[in-house]
Amino acid sequence: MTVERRSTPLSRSRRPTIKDVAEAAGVSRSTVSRALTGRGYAASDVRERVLRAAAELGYVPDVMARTLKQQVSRSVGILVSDLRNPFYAELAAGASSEARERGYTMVLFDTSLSAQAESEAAEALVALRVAGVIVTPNSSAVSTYLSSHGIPVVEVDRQFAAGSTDGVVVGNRVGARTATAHLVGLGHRRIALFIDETDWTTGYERYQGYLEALSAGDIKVDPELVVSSGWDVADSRRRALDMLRGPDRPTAVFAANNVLAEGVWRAIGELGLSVPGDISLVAFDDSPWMSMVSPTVSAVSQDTFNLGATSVRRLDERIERPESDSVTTVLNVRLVQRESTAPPPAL
Amino acid sequence: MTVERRSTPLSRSRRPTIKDVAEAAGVSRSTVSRALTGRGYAASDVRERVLRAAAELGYVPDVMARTLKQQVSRSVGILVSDLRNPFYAELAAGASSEARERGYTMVLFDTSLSAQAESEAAEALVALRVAGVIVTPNSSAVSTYLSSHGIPVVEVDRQFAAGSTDGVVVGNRVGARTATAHLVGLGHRRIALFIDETDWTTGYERYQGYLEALSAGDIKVDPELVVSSGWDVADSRRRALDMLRGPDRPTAVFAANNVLAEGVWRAIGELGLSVPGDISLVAFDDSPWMSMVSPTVSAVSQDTFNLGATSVRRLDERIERPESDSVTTVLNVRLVQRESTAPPPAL
DNA sequence: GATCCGTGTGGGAACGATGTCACAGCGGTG
DNA sequence: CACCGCTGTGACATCGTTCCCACACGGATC
Repeated sequence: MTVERRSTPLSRSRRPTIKDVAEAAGVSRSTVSRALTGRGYAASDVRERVLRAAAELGYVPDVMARTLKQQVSRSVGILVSDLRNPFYAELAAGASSEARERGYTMVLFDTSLSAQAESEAAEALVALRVAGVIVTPNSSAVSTYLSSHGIPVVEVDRQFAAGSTDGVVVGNRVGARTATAHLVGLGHRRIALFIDETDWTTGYERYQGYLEALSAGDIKVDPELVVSSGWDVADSRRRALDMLRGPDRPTAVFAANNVLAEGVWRAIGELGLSVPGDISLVAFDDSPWMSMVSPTVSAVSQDTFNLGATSVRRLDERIERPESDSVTTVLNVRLVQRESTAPPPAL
Repeated sequence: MTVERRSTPLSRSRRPTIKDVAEAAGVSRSTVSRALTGRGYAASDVRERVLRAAAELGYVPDVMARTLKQQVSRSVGILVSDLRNPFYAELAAGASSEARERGYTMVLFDTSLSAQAESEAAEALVALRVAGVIVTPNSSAVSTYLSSHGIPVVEVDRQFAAGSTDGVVVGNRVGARTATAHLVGLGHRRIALFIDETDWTTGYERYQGYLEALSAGDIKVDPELVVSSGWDVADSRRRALDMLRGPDRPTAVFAANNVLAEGVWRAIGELGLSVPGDISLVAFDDSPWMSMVSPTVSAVSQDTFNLGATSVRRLDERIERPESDSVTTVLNVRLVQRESTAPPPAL
């Protein structure tokens, strides 16, 4: 299981500091600082001498010391709920890409849906003196705490502190309404909703969109068909098995995120139901597997990568102009129609 | 697209420092430091007074200043190739979990397979004075550079600097051999290999495993059947379409990672081939979709989360004992047999 | 009563970088 | 020649924390 190899001692005595560069170039520390940062005077021959000395020594300025002196850092924090969920992974990827472009380093925390992990992470970010934080929040606690320490926050995907902090979200209500209306338009009247929660903005809005579409189709809401499922695939699968085994099962399901959709999909497969013959399925949040299975699954697609990138852009603007009015950016979504929806089976 | 909301000024004058706490508690800075860190003497009543003052002020120690003074940080860096790939996302999730447990914060870079991004990230990590770095390397450059700056490195998933740095990998050769042997055992003789590269340890080992299994089955290697595909799904799909459209197509495909498997799967679907009737498929690296599609896809499963967690553990040990011999840890893999493999079609 | 120990506290020097300030040349101008 | 502005440089304080050192106190030992 474990293979021994030879070791390297690599006992580098000490990392070179600005003082070492100064001595090597025969100038003072101040001059080195000016030559390297480009702020202030430095004769061109001196500058060159300094640059050469720095390169030879492999000098890399100490961010800790610089930040301590300047009292501003070029790091941002990002708190996501669950990196194993492709949604958050792609969000983080988008944030990372934009952060790199803007010269920020990114400190990442996977809070694993634990409130304790979340507040520990928040405190660590304060300690790190980050310039700002992106968060997919589980409560308003993090935003409030960070704001009280003067750290700009952008809430992404869902919002708890709308009004006092910036937010970047998608058109949840419109997306959910469109998806549900699509099912209504096909003739479905018993449309189940699988949703994780309805208290946060995301779940609430998607729930509202669902209700609006039903109401527009003159369909009375059946509370039995609204399933407030848990967080993971297993839970969602179990709930779906229960519901779909019943005698008067729905003719269509709208799953409010990719995890719930996966649970429902697995349950449908286990029960041997045919899609869309027996049951139609639409998901919120397109995932790669939805275009790989057969039949392919219709979904409300959100540009998750862009969601992450946009939130970093927003954060950067906020850092530049701390006093400006807070803004909530809403990214549009679109329904990708695939093969999983059809009119309900004839009675 | 953008909604204006009211703003909050939140003009906090200044972050409280240890000096503020000291004044509030009526003691010296030294005493506050001792009381809060627990290093050195502090009378219990004084300690309590200090803790209360710190809590009241919302004091959070400045990691920058602490690190500058102590010359060791509690941050580790992680460099991954592509966060959008579930493999790297899960790897990062495992690393994050273990890092949190051990009291490290994690600075993440998505290098997007760009050599330039990779070296920029490496320099940023040196500047940040991280305690160590986890990397899924693309060359030996990063490991060499970081090591030359005295920063411990753990190479994960693949290894370029075996012998001089620690590594955590999976049993690539055994896994590939097992998967291929499974196909051979079913009677296949024309078995294609889709692989991204064969120069790095990962690709090389998987290729060797494939060759070994063929050789054990007395099958001559047909170079036409070994496809060195690119990085993304689109490329792999194109190459698969080319190969599977041909007259003497293989009866089985071994795809050496999840991305390539996705491309092959999509191509098979587009060509209307039946799995495993016309063609069998095995993948290296199990992905969620492989158990959701129909038929489900057999795969060599690696515990990717654990791969990330293990690499952080290894890094922590290395940080604790910098001079010990370097170690390569090999995690075992297992073949998950599903529905995508069967004997070849009769002639 | 001098010395020593253990406990507890404060002063002050670092850590590495930045940036203000003073000042030294130098050529030009009144 | 005194003064000015400009270019270029170095000394030094500073950021917030830690930690070494000095020292003070009370009680025990010689």
